[in-house]
Amino acid sequence: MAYWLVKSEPSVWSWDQQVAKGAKGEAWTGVRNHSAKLHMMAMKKGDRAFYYHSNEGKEIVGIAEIIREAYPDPTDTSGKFVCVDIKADKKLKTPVTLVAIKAEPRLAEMALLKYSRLSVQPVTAEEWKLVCKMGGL
DNA sequence: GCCAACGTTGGC
DNA sequence: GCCAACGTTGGC
Repeated sequence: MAYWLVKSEPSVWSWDQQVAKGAKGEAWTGVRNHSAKLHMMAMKKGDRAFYYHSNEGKEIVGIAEIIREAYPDPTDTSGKFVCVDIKADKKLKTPVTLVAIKAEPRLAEMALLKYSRLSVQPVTAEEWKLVCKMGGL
């Protein structure tokens, strides 16, 4: 299983809204970046993704599960981009803030720090374990 | 095909 | 609200 991180501005689409969708999940649309697209196309059903709130909060709040693999993004008229469906899995007991990630030397290589603008990113197994631990899981 | 200009994202 | 990083666009 692979691990990922997806970003969302809570004012646009928050973790709580994702939770409200339940097991049915929600299409993760609107990604218009080719690097992010490639990551989404590499996602497999059952993969997990950290759910990060950008701008507001600036913290990883929960874990989502990929429930449908990449398909054409219905909101993209050019037909070039894809989306996946994800559902909320677990909420972290303690959100892991950007500050905390920066303060942890073992997370210095995280894509979140190196490519801060990328909205869909891969996460290594080591990073995954550590962030889960920091989040109280 | 190069590169300057511009737009967008996101941390501060 | 500012600015750095980076992707995209468009002129040549």
